[in-house]
Amino acid sequence: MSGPTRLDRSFFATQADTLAPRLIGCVLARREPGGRVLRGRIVEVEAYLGAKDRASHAYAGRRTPRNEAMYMREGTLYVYFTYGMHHCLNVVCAEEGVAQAVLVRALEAVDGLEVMRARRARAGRVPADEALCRGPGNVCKALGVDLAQNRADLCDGGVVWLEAGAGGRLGVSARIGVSSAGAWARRRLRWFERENRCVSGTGALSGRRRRT
DNA sequence: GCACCGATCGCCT
DNA sequence: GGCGATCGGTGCT
Repeated sequence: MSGPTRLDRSFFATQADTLAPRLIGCVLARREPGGRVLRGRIVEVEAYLGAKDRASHAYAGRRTPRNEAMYMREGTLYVYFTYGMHHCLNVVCAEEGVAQAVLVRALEAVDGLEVMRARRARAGRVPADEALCRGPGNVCKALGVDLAQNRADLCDGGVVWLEAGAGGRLGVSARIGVSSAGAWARRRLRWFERENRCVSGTGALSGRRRRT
């Protein structure tokens, strides 16, 4: 049988709020320096709509070395460092010159759990499997993704890529941690797989709490 | 130059 | 449920 289908450039050539729900159920793969491949099913994402989106790093056309990846062609990886200690991983979409991206907030670990457990262990305590990649900072930590992978190509590169997959029932909500973004803070630009225990804390709650 | 604050996390109460 | 840790990016003085 054939291997997993790698998502190609055309998959990413669309608006962030269209791409985001389509990414639920797809698999994020990361090849380690040693050759081993780690995999996780995407279960939670957020769309960032660029220049018009007050919560986006590219709001009002901001363009700096830090967010340059957002302006690169669709299918580029955008990794940034925040809160002095966390990395966050985004999939750039739309088209070159248009700064839109989807933040990957949580994964359901599929391959390489031992490596993820080792990376996430703290003071001898290892998180439960469903918490290995729960939260954007933890996704990067578990996969060993940092600024070295910023601007990598997901379509042609061999380090990080995406594979096709199907998601379960979707939940939608406002994005997390963007309360100061005015009206944009209230827009429902976060998608997650309902009743999946790997969805991040706040998300799992609002997801379970939200009816229908 | 410098002050402010963030697309967070985990521990503490 | 609340808050401290911790530091680079950004924008203003």
